Amino acid sequence: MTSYELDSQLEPVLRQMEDHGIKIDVSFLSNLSEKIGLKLLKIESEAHSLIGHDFNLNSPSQLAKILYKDLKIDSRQAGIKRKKTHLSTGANDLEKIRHLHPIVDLILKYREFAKLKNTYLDPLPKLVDENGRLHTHYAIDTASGRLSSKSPNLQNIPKKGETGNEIRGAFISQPGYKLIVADYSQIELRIAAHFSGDTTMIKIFNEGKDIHGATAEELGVDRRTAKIVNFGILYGISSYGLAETLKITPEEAQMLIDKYFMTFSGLREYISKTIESVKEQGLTVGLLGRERIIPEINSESDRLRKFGERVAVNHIFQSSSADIIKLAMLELSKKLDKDTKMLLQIHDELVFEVKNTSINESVTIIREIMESVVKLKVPIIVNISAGEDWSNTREL
DNA sequence: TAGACTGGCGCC
DNA sequence: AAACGGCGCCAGTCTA
Repeated sequence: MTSYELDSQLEPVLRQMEDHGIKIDVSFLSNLSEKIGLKLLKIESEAHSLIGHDFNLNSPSQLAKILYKDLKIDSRQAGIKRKKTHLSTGANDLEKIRHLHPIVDLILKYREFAKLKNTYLDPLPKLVDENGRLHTHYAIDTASGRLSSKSPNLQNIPKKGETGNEIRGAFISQPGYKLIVADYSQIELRIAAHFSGDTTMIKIFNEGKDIHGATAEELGVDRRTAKIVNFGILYGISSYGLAETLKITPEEAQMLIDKYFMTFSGLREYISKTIESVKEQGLTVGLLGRERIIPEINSESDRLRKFGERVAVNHIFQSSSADIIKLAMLELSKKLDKDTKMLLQIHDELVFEVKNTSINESVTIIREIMESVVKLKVPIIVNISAGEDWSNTREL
């Protein structure tokens, strides 16, 4: 099946998911919004008195002036990024100067809660239907072949942090049903192992090991660092990007990358061959032949050309992953019974609402189809859990 | 007052 | 000038 045929056949499945919608606990979100609102007012007045005058905490330009002019924080020494109109006040940069003035932590706290209130707590309750259910709209026109979700976007519901977790917990099943969450384990790295044929990577997956832990051992770093490096590989790694994320120097980042590719030399070979072929063909293709045209790949500009190279690498993994889960969704739509509704897709995860009496049969079908819809050189593993809300599910 | 742009950030 | 891939949505700011 081509990616075009796949997308066409998936359309009616997506429309059904949109129509079902997912139930949310409206009064819980409204109550939480009030609490967070009070917290924001407190932080705001603290911030104003700390600086000595009122200002708009939501305005990056006002914050930049306060931090780097009024308070004279040395942006060069701290390694603060330049944006088009002023110096950066993004969270990653604020982390670098949080020890220099107490206002920085207040800004970070304010940002966290304001984001959750403005993007989720306040808008979502207004969007439910008469049954308390929320309906997204899936689009299928992304560069990578992934789905996107909008109005509201249900692919970026919070997960991290106490409040974030509470918001996710407001997504619930109707009485007599449970939510089933099925997510692919490290699918893009498995695809990388498959396409590259890298023997070390294949061995790690075939032995059922934790890929980030195994990478950590190979590199002699902690698991968190290894995980960031692994994601960097999928994104088309650069020493600058990795350095920025890990808060190390580009030189140190480059050493990590070199060490990584010493260990996974098959992957290094695969990536460089891919880039060579993209330079000739002007495009890359994923598992089902989904194309991405990459005009930047032969650009005179170093920056653009490097960008093209990263996109070329990333597209193979991202589009293949997108096609695998789409194939599974199509197959599942044919095999699941009326007591099991597919509600959400979040790139490598599916959320179902299943009648309590049907859970065992459905979980068996879901696992079987998701894990076997394509055959790779490494096993495809799906983790499945169930619960009455999206935050507190138990592994099955 | 509406739309475009910018910085920022939620998710994978 | 950025600064590691893919999205969508928010508030502030600028402009017509």
